[in-house]
Amino acid sequence: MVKYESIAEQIRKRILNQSYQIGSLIPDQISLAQEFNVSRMTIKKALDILAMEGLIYRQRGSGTYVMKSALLHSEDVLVHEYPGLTRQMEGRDIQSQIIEFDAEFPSETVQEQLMLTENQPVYKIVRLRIVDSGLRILEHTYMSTDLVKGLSEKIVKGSIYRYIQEELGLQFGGAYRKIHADKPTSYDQEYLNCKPDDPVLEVSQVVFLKDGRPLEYSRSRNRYDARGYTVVDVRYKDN
Amino acid sequence: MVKYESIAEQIRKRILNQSYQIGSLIPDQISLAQEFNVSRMTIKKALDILAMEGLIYRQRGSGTYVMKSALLHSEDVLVHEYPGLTRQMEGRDIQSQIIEFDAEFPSETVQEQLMLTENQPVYKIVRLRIVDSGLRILEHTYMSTDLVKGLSEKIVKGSIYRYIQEELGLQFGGAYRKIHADKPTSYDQEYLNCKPDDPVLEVSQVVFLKDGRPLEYSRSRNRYDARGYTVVDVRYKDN
DNA sequence: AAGTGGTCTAGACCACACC
DNA sequence: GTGTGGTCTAGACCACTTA
Repeated sequence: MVKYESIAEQIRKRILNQSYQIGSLIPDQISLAQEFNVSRMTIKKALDILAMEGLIYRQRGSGTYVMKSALLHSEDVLVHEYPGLTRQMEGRDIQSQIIEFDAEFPSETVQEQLMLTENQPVYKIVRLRIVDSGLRILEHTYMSTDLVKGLSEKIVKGSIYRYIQEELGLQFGGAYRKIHADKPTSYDQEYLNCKPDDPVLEVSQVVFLKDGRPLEYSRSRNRYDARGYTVVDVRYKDN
Repeated sequence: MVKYESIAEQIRKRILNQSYQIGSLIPDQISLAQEFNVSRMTIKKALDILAMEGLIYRQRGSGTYVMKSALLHSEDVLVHEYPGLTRQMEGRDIQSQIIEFDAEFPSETVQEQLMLTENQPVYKIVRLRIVDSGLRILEHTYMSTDLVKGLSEKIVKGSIYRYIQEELGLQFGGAYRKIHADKPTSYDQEYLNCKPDDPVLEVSQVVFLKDGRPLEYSRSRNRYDARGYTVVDVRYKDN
C-alpha cells in the first residue's frame, strides 16, 4: 500500500474513534507531515481521500475540520460500488435461478447501449437472484458474445462477474446507471411475488471496461418495498 | 483558473473534437508537460480530472488512452448535481405552487435526519413544482428554523436555495440521496395527476453544509413515467 | 502579520507493459 | 532495456482567514 493511503487510513481511524472530535480542527498539514515523516504533498493526498469520503472539509486560510456528519454515515455503502450483485452482497448467501439463458440478435435498445450492429449476437440472461435475507431481484442481462466468450449455464448460475474478471481477465472501468419506477410486468408479478398495483424499482445499467467498451446492459427489477438506491454526493470544490 | 483545470479543458476539447481519436493513445505526460510548459505533476492532475469524467483511462507502463465511450455520454447530466431544482433546471421556467408552508415540531424521522431534538422547530414546506415542459414534482421539505432564518412565503415561492446561498451565505457540502419506488398517496394522485396504480419515484435527500451540519431533509415525488435518476460511476483505481 | 490550505516545480525512484 | 504512468520529496509562491 502506498503512503498516502496508509496515512488516510490512520487519520480515518482517529476520526472514527473520536481522537479527532466531530467539528473540531485537526492538526495542520505541516504538523501531520512531520508526524508521519512525509512531505506535505503526501499529507494533502491523504486528506483528499478523506474529503471525498465526506469525513473532513478544508477551509483555505483556516484549517481542516472533522465533518459534523462524519460518524453518521460511516457504515454506509460506498459511493462507488462494484458492479455485480455477488460482489456487492459479499458474505451473504446468494441463490441464482436461471429463468432464461440464450443467445439472440440484439434489439435496437441493446444495440444502442452496447454499441453493436444488428447481427452481432448477444447473450440474453434472465435470472432471479435470492439473497439469504429473502430479498428477490429479477435481472435481465445482455452481453456481447464476442466480448464475453465461453459463458455457460454453470457460470451464469454463479457469478458472471467473477468469471469475467478472473477467467477472462477483463477490467471494469465504470458504469452508467439509471433508476426509475415502473409498473410490474407479468414476469415481475410471478417471480417477485408482487401484486398488480405494486410498483417496481428498476436499475438499468451499462457497465464499461477500462478501455471504454460497453460490456453489459442490464435491468434489475426490485420490489418497491425491498430495495432502495443510495447516492452520496460530496462536493469536492468550493462553491 | 488554475493551470491544471485549464489544461484539462484544452485536452477535453481535443478529445471531443476528435483531435485525439477514440480509443487511441494520447501523448505521454512528459510530452504534454513540454507542450504546455508545466511540470509533469501538473499534467497528471489535469489527466486525473479527465479520468474522473470517464474520458480517458491510463495503463501504467503503457500509456493514456481515450475511452471508447468518451463521446457517447459527453452531453449527459453531470455526476454531481447541485441540490435544488431551480438550479438544476437552470434556464427553464419553473413555477412553484405552495401547498403548505408552516412551522412545527419535527417527527422522529425528521429529528433523526436533521439531528434535532423534539422541541427544535422546523419549517414544513410542501410545494408543487412545474417545469416549463409540464413536468410536475411534489416536494416535501423540512429545514431547521434555527439554521434557515427568515424564510417567507415569497422566498418559498421562488428558490429557497438561492436565498440560503446568497442571503444567508451558507455553503453546501453535499447530499445523501435515497431513491425508491412507492405507491401514490392521495396527495400524489391529486397533484401529480396520477392513477391509484401508477408508481411514484421518490428521491429523498439530506443536504449538508460544508461543515457537515444537516440543512434540509426533503422528499421529491415524481410520476414514474416522467423522471428517472442517472448515476455515473467511473472507477478511478486499478482492479 | 501570521498561519492555513492550494498550486506548482524539478527531479527522483518505482511498478509495470512492451519489445 | 526502454518507456510509460504512479508516487514522493523539498521547497516555493499564492489566496485566504483570522487576529
